[in-house]
Amino acid sequence: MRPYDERLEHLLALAAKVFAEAGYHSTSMRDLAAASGMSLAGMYYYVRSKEDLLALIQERCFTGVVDGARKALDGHSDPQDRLEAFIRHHVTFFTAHMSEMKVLSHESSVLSGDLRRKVNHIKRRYVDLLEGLLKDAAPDERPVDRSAAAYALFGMMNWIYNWYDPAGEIDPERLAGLIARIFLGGFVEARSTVHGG
Amino acid sequence: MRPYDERLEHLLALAAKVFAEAGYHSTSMRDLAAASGMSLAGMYYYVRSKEDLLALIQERCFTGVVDGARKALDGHSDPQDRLEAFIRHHVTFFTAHMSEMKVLSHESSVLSGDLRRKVNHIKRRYVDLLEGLLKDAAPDERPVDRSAAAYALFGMMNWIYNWYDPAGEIDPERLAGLIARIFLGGFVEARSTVHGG
DNA sequence: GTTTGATTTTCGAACGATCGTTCGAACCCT
DNA sequence: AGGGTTCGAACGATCGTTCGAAAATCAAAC
Repeated sequence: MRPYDERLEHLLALAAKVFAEAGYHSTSMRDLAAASGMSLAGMYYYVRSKEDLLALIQERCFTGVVDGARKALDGHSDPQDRLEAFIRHHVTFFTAHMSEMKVLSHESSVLSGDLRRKVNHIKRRYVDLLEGLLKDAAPDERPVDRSAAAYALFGMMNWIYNWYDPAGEIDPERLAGLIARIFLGGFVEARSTVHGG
Repeated sequence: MRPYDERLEHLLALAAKVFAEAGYHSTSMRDLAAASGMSLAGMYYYVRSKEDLLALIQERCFTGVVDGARKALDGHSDPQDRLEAFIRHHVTFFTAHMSEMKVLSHESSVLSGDLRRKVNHIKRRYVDLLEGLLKDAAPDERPVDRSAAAYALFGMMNWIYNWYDPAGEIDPERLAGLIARIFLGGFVEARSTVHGG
């Protein structure tokens, strides 16, 4: 069953690219057929529906983010180091999987029913992961501020698809470092270490 | 011509609300007709097309943001104060006009041709305004970092529509203060004033 | 190595639904 | 009467999806 999996993978990757460029709703199944070389009806052998196609992209990508983040935290015990590792991983993953992450970020309200519930469950786990890191790195902050700060950080990182050009002047590692510096310097270090250290 | 303007205003406000809730592409002109009480054909007396309707919403909202930002900067001369005033204005304006700002942020790639060009021109002016503020507030930063930091800040602020609940625990002013603190503390103060001041 | 038959994979053609938009007649107000 | 305003009805286009048949693939039998 190897050819089947390869073709599905190819279809998902290509659909993510087209969705990222044109938007989910503006992309027709006929567009995807033309871009992938398959026929219109042929795609329905691999995918139950257009919505299912979007869900598969989001689910696989989001799972990859969560797993990657968990691995990135390994080996770091200092709360601030762990938070920085989380940020660096998210940003570099984002820039390395721009199409999928744009589809995940920008088309998050499209799914409905069980497909939506499935993706939202992964999202909750990911948000909880960050909030846990923040609780350790900024224990003196009010919970409501920590929660808002978490979303502010996600905003900085997920907005990337609106402006970042991988072929531009700033490379992913530098961007990740900049965002980490802004957030750590502005939210964490400012309160916990007044005198430096 | 008073009733005409009032009805157009009402249509735009309502369309912004429906677009914000359901998305531009998922909203049909029939949906807007049903929600506004007008007939399907009747709306075309006020608006040339669905795309024109979206452009009107974005244009008016964006113009309001730019004008408001200019006014908010008045009276502040210190670069850091000016940057903070810009942030506070953007965030409070965003939370006060959530529907329009969500439509502006989330449906920014929908327009094409002249309508797109028109909105993009306002956007450029607004981005330039922030980059100017950053140049004064963080003159020692490399331009590429300043530019990326500007987009990171816009990310923090424009992501709001994805999570902020106006009826929730954190009020707009506190959120604005938090974001200002994160950005100023992380990007500006960390380099320019080592010893505080 | 060729034939056979079952299974997997592809696709042309069409379905019903919904979309944005238009048009001409009706309506309302002065 | 006459211009500003509304709307029912319909247009052509495009959408996601389905269906049954053709094509390709593969394993076993000869």
